[in-house]
Amino acid sequence: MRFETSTIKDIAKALGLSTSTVSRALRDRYEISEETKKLVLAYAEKVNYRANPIARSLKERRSYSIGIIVSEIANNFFSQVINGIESIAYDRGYHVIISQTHESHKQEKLNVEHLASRSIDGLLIALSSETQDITYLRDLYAKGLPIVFFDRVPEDFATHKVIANNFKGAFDATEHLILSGKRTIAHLTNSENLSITRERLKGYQAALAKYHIEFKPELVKYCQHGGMHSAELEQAVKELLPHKPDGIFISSDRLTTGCIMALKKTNPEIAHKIAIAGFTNSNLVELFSPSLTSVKQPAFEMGQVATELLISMIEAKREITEFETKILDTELVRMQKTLGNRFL
Amino acid sequence: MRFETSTIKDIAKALGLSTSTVSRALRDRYEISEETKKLVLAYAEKVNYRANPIARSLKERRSYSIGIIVSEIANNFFSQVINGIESIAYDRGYHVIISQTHESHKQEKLNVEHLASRSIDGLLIALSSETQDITYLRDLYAKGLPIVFFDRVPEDFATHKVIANNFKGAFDATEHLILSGKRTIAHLTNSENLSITRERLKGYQAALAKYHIEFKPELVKYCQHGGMHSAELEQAVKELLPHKPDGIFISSDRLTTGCIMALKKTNPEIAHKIAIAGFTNSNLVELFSPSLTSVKQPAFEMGQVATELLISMIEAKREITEFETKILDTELVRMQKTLGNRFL
DNA sequence: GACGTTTTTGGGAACGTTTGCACACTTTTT
DNA sequence: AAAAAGTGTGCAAACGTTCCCAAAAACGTC
Repeated sequence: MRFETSTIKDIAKALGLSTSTVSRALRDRYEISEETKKLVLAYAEKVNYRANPIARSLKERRSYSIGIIVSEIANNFFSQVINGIESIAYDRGYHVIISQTHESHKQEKLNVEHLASRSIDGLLIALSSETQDITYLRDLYAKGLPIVFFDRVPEDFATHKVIANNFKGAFDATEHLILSGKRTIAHLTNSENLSITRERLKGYQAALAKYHIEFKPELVKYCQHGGMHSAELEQAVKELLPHKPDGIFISSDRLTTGCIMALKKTNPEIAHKIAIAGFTNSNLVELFSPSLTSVKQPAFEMGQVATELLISMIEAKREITEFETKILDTELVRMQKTLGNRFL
Repeated sequence: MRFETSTIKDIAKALGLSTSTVSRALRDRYEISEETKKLVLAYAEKVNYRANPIARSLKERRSYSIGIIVSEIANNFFSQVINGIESIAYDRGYHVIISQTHESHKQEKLNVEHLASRSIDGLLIALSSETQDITYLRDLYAKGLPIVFFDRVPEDFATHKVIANNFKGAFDATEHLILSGKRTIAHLTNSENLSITRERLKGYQAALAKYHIEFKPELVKYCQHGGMHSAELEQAVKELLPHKPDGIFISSDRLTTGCIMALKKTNPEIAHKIAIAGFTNSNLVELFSPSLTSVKQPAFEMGQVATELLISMIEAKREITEFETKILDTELVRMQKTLGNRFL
């Protein structure tokens, strides 16, 4: 039970033209007379003709689709990035295929290769927290698949990248904690594999240094799975608390919410006594208790910029040799002291 | 700059066979001798042959892709449904294309027609809150496009549907409010167009009736745009408060969080005095202040069931005449009184 | 050894497009 | 008047598959 639509052949037959003429008329080529064009267009409209994108893809050897790899769509940051991607992609005639890694390297590789075999024209990817080996991406890239990285980017990969100003975001958040009187500031962060982890750590350290606070490695906890498992978070919190932090700077969306959750679950009595500042794009932060100061990334814009770069690569006629790394500014949203946040 | 891969033709030439033989060998047809099969398979493996899905789609007139239409992926309920969908789809060899309506009917129609022209094999859809006219879906369905509705379903459309037990979910939530002593229970809900709105209203009314509480229409507020605009929500809250509700039952994910937000923003002094019970699949409810009782839908499972039904339609050899409406149970998660929720 | 049967293989059309090339016709140029 | 240039159209190949139909090869059977 497949549904049939009219094809170029049908139109040609009905109008007594050749398929080439019809094809050209539909694509508004200069060779075709205005008269014929009108005729074809009118008839196509009448029978509600839709070009078969599959046939077109086969012929043109491109699919007008771009692949997206993120760890999770149920993540405020990534879903906002995706919205940004779509806003550009659809305008430019591309559709998007989204895949989730759930922070697993294996899944990431599987998904990318699946997408590649589905003949996507290009790939937008934020690496999973497990990922260390990206030779499979290099191979695809070498074979000609355009790739743009965003958010979690590899170091030595000559292509376009779009990231937030992670250093500054981390610096601002840490400084904010310091300025509100905190002195023992812990740092809960993602896997060390990730670029964002390294950059944000540096920002954290720089803020400490500026205020002459000693950096203590034992106050930094890494979560290899990016907080995908609550046990991982609870363990990290448990290891952190003996050092009696009065503030925590947290380095990613999922970790931030996960950490507050863990704190509330395992140590409700002190959950409100520790000031928290963290990266998150949740639009519900205002509801959270304990409340927190958040670093918001320009997620939507990041998606847009990445997509524009990718499409420029896809549609480039000549080899590209100059690559950009766009850095977008984050925004610090300070905690509001409302009824629910009296540090009771 | 397109990247070339080896094709069936290349293999045939290299091995001195015909393309048909190679094709059959790869698909493990009975006609081909074991010997030849081994030869072909080995060589295919060696050159890392990947069948071109576009060519295959063109020939077989199907794309092995299914379309998904939701209002927003940045919505806990929908992103969980999508995870459920993917878990089944990928296993069965389909990939998914996700589109968002942002609760706009126009966008919905546009997206569906775009997907249809992209030759998806089937469609999974939750209607937008604006949608009233679904003749465009009937047309596509009549032309042979398999469609399965989930969550927000039309009434008279003979196809498979998957929904939550909305009546019971609403009943339970309302009863919970009543049992905790509330008597003036408002109901904030979605557009009247939606099936979920009607079903949940009935559950709300039934709970009131059971406890002999009069149903007052002025305590029910509809949000035409499903809470996509904060102004809409603030207006609804503003109209509700003069009736001095001591409890509110809220009928959807976005509205629930939006309403608490609006309440906190416009009337922080009473935000903690009103008990709230609402549909939401947020996994962050435990962090919310004021806290709330939530009705959780089996979102992941809903996605799985819907996908199984859809694939069964796609792969059916004969016309289907019997359609099911699967109803999945919701779960009531009672508010916990923790430090942050002392109704201060 | 001639003839069926079965097994294995190949030829080629088809799916719906796009596009290089050739052709026919008109118009302009010399 | 012939040649050149311009205009509009059609033919046919190609993209990478699948699959119908025939052909060839291998094997029995009488």
